[in-house]
Amino acid sequence: MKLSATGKVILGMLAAKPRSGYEIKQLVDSSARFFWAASYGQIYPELKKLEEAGLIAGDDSSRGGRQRTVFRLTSGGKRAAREWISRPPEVLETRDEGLLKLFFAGSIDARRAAEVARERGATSRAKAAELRLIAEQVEAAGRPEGPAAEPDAGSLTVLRYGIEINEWAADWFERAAEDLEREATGAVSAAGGR
Amino acid sequence: MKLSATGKVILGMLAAKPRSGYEIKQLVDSSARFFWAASYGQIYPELKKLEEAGLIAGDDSSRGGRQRTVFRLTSGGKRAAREWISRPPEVLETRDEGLLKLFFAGSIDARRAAEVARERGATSRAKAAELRLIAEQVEAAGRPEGPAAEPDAGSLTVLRYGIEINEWAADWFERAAEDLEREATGAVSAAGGR
DNA sequence: TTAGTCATGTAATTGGTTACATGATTCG
DNA sequence: CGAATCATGTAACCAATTACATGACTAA
Repeated sequence: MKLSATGKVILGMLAAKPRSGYEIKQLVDSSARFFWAASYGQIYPELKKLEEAGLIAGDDSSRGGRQRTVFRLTSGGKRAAREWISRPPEVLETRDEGLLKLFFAGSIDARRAAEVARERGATSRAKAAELRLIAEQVEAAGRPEGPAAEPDAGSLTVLRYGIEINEWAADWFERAAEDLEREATGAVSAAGGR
Repeated sequence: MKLSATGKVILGMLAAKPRSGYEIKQLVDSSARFFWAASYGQIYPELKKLEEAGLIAGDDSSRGGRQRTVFRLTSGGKRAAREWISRPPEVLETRDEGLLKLFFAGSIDARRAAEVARERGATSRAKAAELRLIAEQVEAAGRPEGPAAEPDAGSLTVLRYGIEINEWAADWFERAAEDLEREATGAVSAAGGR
């Protein structure tokens, strides 16, 4: 069975423990959203499909009149998850509007090129700060359980990656902006040097 | 008028000079594809829409029996392009399957976590090499025109970004893999320090 | 009591890829 | 002459967001 993008994140989320669709969405929004988004419009239909395929099973967990279904991996689902994780990664896509603007800045409005780079740097800086906040919350939530709990090792790892790569990108764009400013003001330009 | 993702890349590509749909696709595939993809199935219909909206105009440029239409920005199109580039960037999305696997590796198959990180590092390393090749081609193609030509300053800038960030990511994942290996083999683990 | 959050779901629309279909020209 | 490349386009399908719709429970 071929897993869809949303199918992959659902199987992964259920590997640690059973959860409802709502919980999956919360977890995706904190920590995974920055590299693998999913909306309710994808999650609920996909839960049904995965159940039909026998990879997950739903158990009713309504409290009072409030309906709730928690899903868990079946043995087939566990197998599918292990199978998926052992295959080499395939999807790696980016849509980066700031980079696109920088790409064209020279031909559309050369005087703004440095500004465009600076803005893109600010975007990365802000993203890093946002992820740092989330990471702190995850760390704080994990600590009370004490050692050996290791609440979300993977979650913290990818959050750190997100923080560090965004800081790196912010620095890069700031340097690029400085270069562009120097070119624009004085400087003979032309000469190949970056 | 609201520009679609493909509309943005088309306006940008035409800002430097008039081009056919086919040429736009070639240019996207070299240099822009790694952060802003576009397929024929998007490009040709979008060219029609942009023409209807008065942002671009097509001139017949068929040679012999081979049909060809080159499009250029109208004054409205130039305005739209400048307007777009001066707005703060919005879209910044990533789909990173290797990171997603690393995220879940601990709960799905802890023994493979290091391997997963190593594979993701290799992916970035390969991507960097691929972009380096393209950058060399772009540099070589630009040189004969001599100085003052500056064939694709923006293109080289974003390619360098792509190369450097992928090298950075490759290093990061390799370090992460080493940490995970150390944790897996000996080590008391638990203790928070990375 | 009302705002917030828990909880599930669908419909409309948009965005995008892949595959298909067609045909001319050019270069080895 | 055959393969590669130039060149344009459509149809089927899949992916995904947004907005909408509904309702219960909880804490201020």
